[in-house]
Amino acid sequence: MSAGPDNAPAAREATRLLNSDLAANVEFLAARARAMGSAKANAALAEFGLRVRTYSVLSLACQGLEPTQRELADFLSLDPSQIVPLIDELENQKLVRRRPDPRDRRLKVLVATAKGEKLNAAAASAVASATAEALDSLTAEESETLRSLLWKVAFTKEERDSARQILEAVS
Amino acid sequence: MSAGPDNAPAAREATRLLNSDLAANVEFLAARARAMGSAKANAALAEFGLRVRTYSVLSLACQGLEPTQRELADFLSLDPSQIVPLIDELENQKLVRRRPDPRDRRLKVLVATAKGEKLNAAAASAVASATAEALDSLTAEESETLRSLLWKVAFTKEERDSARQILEAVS
DNA sequence: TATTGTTATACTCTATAACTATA
DNA sequence: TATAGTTATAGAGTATAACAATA
Repeated sequence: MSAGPDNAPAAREATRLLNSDLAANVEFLAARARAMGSAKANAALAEFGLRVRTYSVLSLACQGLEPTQRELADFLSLDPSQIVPLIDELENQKLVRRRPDPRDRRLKVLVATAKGEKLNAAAASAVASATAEALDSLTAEESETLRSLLWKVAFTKEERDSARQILEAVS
Repeated sequence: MSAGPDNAPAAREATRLLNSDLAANVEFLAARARAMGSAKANAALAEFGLRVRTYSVLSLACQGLEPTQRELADFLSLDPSQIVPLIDELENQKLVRRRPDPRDRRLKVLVATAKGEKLNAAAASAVASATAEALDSLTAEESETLRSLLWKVAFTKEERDSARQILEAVS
């Protein structure tokens, strides 16, 4: 508690707050890391007229999986009502198309147009660069460790098992 | 591509989207992990009348560091104008107090009240439980690894070095 | 002239409820 | 009756610009 009067200039060096309980909090660190990362990603996507949200939807539309809007909502942890304007935006730009499912006329599956596929490829490359930049404090091995740990946190065991089974069934 | 018509029931198992490029994206995983974590944290904080944002400010006020509003903004990656209503909210509940700095009358440092200290201790415990729950797919060692990797990503090398120097100067 | 805290404003994100059309 | 997509709405988060007081 010997915080002498001398070390309190105008800015006071906000970094001294790094020595706080909060700075040791995993959730705080994750929030801050994500804020930095998504700012970089959004900046990289701006030149393509995309944001993280719309890019995520476009990317999923470009996998040949033909997801329904409900699936997109579940997977992106969004409410179904939030998906609607995101798809509207992409559809207005002719990047994706809602295709009614004749077997269940309630369903609309999302498919990418050729234009959408092309833009997605370019955007994916820009996102990869932005991610690499955001992780430049980490070695390649550390980045991979981070990815696998986040994978475990982001999905329940049931979800991970289910995804693995689906993958095995396809191959 | 042998996605037979049989495996497409109503819900279509959104987990099949886990086999997508997006699901391998670190930023997407971080966003999803954080969404799950902050939902849990906000739920845990609700009984104390706090949210992640206000808890973060209260927590920093309870460290005896007497941060200025500008420091809080820098550290929490918020605009100074966003800090104002957060402190207003805490001050209205008598949890913190803005104290003018007589040496520079532009500055207002944030100090916690006794009531604030007490609430913070209880809230910190609830947040720790919520975090443990969010990370329950990880071993203790993995959690610690995740924390140290996020630490490196969340702060620049300069910030980490600066914080270390300040810590050493105090001891 | 620069900085701190503040007000104002707008846009995005998040969450909820209710409606429609299909099943 | 249950589900998919949609509309509407409100609150929280994010970002910017401009202002008064002070340095």
